[in-house]
Amino acid sequence: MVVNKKRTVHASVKDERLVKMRRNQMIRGAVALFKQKGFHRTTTREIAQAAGFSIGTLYEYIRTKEDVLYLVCDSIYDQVRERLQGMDVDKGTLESLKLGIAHYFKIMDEMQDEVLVMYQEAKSLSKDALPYVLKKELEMVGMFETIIRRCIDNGELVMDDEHIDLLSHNIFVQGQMWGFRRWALAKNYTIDDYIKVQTDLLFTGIEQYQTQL
Amino acid sequence: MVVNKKRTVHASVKDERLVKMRRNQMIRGAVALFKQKGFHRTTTREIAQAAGFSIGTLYEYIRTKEDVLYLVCDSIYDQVRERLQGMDVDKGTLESLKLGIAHYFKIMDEMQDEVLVMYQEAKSLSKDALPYVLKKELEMVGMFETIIRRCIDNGELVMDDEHIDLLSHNIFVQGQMWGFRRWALAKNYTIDDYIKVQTDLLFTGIEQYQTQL
Amino acid sequence: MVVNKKRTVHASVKDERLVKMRRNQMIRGAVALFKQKGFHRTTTREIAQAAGFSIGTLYEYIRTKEDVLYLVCDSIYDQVRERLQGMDVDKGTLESLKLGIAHYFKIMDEMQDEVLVMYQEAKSLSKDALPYVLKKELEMVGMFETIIRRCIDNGELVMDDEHIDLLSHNIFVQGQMWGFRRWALAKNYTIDDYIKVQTDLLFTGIEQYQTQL
Amino acid sequence: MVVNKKRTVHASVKDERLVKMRRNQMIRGAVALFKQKGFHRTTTREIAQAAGFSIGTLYEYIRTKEDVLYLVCDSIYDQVRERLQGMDVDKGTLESLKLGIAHYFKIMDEMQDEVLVMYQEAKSLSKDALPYVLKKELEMVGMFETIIRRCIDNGELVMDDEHIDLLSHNIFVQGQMWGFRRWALAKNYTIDDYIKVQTDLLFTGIEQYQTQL
DNA sequence: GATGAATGAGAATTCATTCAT
DNA sequence: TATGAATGAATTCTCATTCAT
Repeated sequence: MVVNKKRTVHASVKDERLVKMRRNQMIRGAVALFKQKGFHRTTTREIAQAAGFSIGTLYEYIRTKEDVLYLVCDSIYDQVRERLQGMDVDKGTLESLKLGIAHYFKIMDEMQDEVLVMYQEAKSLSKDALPYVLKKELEMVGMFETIIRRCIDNGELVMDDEHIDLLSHNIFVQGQMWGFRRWALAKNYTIDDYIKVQTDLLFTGIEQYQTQL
Repeated sequence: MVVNKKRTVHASVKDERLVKMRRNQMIRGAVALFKQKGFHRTTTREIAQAAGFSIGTLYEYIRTKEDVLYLVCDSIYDQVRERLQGMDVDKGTLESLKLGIAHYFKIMDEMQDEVLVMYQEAKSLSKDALPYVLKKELEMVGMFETIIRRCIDNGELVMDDEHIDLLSHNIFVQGQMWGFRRWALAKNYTIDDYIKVQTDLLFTGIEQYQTQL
Repeated sequence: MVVNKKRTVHASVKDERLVKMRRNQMIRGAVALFKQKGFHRTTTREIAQAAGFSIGTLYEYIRTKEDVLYLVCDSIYDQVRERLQGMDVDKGTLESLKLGIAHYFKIMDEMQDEVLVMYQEAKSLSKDALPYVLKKELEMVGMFETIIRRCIDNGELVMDDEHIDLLSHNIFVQGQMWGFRRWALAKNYTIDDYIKVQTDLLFTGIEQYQTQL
Repeated sequence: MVVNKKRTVHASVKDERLVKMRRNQMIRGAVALFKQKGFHRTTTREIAQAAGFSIGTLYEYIRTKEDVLYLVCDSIYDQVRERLQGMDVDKGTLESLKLGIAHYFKIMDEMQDEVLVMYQEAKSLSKDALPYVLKKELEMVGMFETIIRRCIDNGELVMDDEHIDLLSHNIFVQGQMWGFRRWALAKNYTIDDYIKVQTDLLFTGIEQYQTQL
């Protein structure tokens, strides 16, 4: 899998360890604020404060406010991907696909704040930064595609490219959907319900609910 | 069906016909701008200019910038819902459900600008206005639910409430998805491809693609 | 004489009369401030305040702080040039050249604040604006050149181009010198002394002070 | 001749040799930067970097940014004065005056960067430091005065104090003028042309170009 | 002596909103 | 009703200076 070359954000501070640490503080603070008020309504001073340092220090580690957003999105994707590694991609059984979906949905549930932020604010990234983030998304979609293709290789499924591709997207979006439509879903489902029902629909298809009149 | 009581936006001008006309100009201009630069990066002056009148006049028809966003979202939902009326909700066959989905996806395709705007900017609505918009969304989800329930009433399907509800949400989200993931989907699908493949997956379910080893 | 095409500074306000008036207020205030603290140490808020309006209003009439500097320089040159029109350029006698010099030096004396500002701050203009100002300077140098050439046409002088050119520059610089070396000159000379002695040196030349040993 | 008592700039570092060395590095870097962007647009970090050490170290050798400007101006004057020492001040002939002027103009040509910086930025010195620099300027003007007076003592010239004083200033300013009006002069003159024509005008005077009609 | 991370006052600029005409 | 000039709070970003290591 081709790995996305990192888009670097300029820091005035040289100590790499320090940069990493400060940026983590920054990201943690920013996620909380972005979730609460959105990127545009959050000020750089608030970000600095939430991160626990001064506005001047903030700007030692980034160049523009948008850099914060990029770092946040980048970090979230990395976290999601990292956690997704636990998934067994190679088994090649429908069961393992189900498990993968469940695993992914759980992650989306646990990282709901982050996912929501990234989901809603990524569009504010500049034309410059957006592609990096979108590429990461495609990589994640690709993980589901890989699982599905393993099933096909294994003789468990027969499916053409278009269906594979869209199915992967659907799974990916349904994971995010648990975050961005929580306002509507959380009334009726726990995450486990959601996983169960969503998996049912995904695997069984409407026609299976057909009655023979 | 409980109809959403309209949340009114205050206008200084009395002539209702005039208010409606001016607001339509405003909405048209705003949609174009919001799509291009987002709500936050669009200024009230730009909205006024795009609408064809002065900033002073703009404020004769709204109270705050957020009112414009509300009017935009409100109007988009109304348009979508209006166009959705053509759907035959009562037939109660799987075929009519398929047609309904296709119809809805087509609308989403034709109104992609508006849908994208509403989809990305609605979150900027105040806690005050958001519920009105969300309620409209639920109404639209409800339309699919209705169609599905007709099928059940008709003996074409057997499905419990949870599955019905989530299926409706899925259909709704997949319609929006054609708008907000266009960057990834448009490379591989026309809207007709999208409708076909999406319908396949929705109706058939993964297990139908299973081979008997 | 080729006239410099005006470099325009953008104003949001449309009423041209108002723009002219507000800019004059602005220029008056800015000259005083620039003289006292220089361009860089003067803030836009101070300029607005000195002009008698708010910072927001200031920015209705300019786009950047540098625009103020340009307007100031531009205006000063225009004033100098306008006042210089009174000079009789066409007479073509050495006497009229003397009168022209005296006239110019007097103007430099009366406009000492403005001249100093323009003289010291013009270099802060962007690469974009500087040429316009420099061109105006050359126009003024050209006025002296014209006077001198009239004398030559008139048969009062014989002088080649290089000498004419540099003589014009010298006169021009000596006028400014009364402004920018006031700290050294004002101790020993009134403006009338300055005119007299400077004219002596210019017309007579060192060698005329030679004694025949 | 009364010598200017040095205004000292505080250094935390004790080793005088080191202080001198570091400050020379600093001045060299600063002159280049000031020429390019002016004093105000140059940051202390840039100065430190250009000097080859850290911002912290910079502040071991100065107290404020303005100290750098003072050191720069001071150093430039010292250099000019030192190079001017080669001039034969005592000969007391018009020829030696001419040579002195040519020598001075050549120095101004060779040190054009430095002269321009000092010329344009000296005004940014505080009320505190400015007098020291101005005094140095007067000393240099005084060198020309001395030469002229020698000529008078020698019986080569007859001239009163006012004329002597202003003539010295004129010579001094014309030297600087080669630097600050280079944009206009360099098109038509080499430094040698400039020396020749300027000397002609200075010695001969306009009236000598008079024709007998 | 040297370093460079931290600081926060200060600066330019924007823009939603008002209100007199 | 329509206009658009005026306002100033709010925002991003910079940079001289300090001080712990």
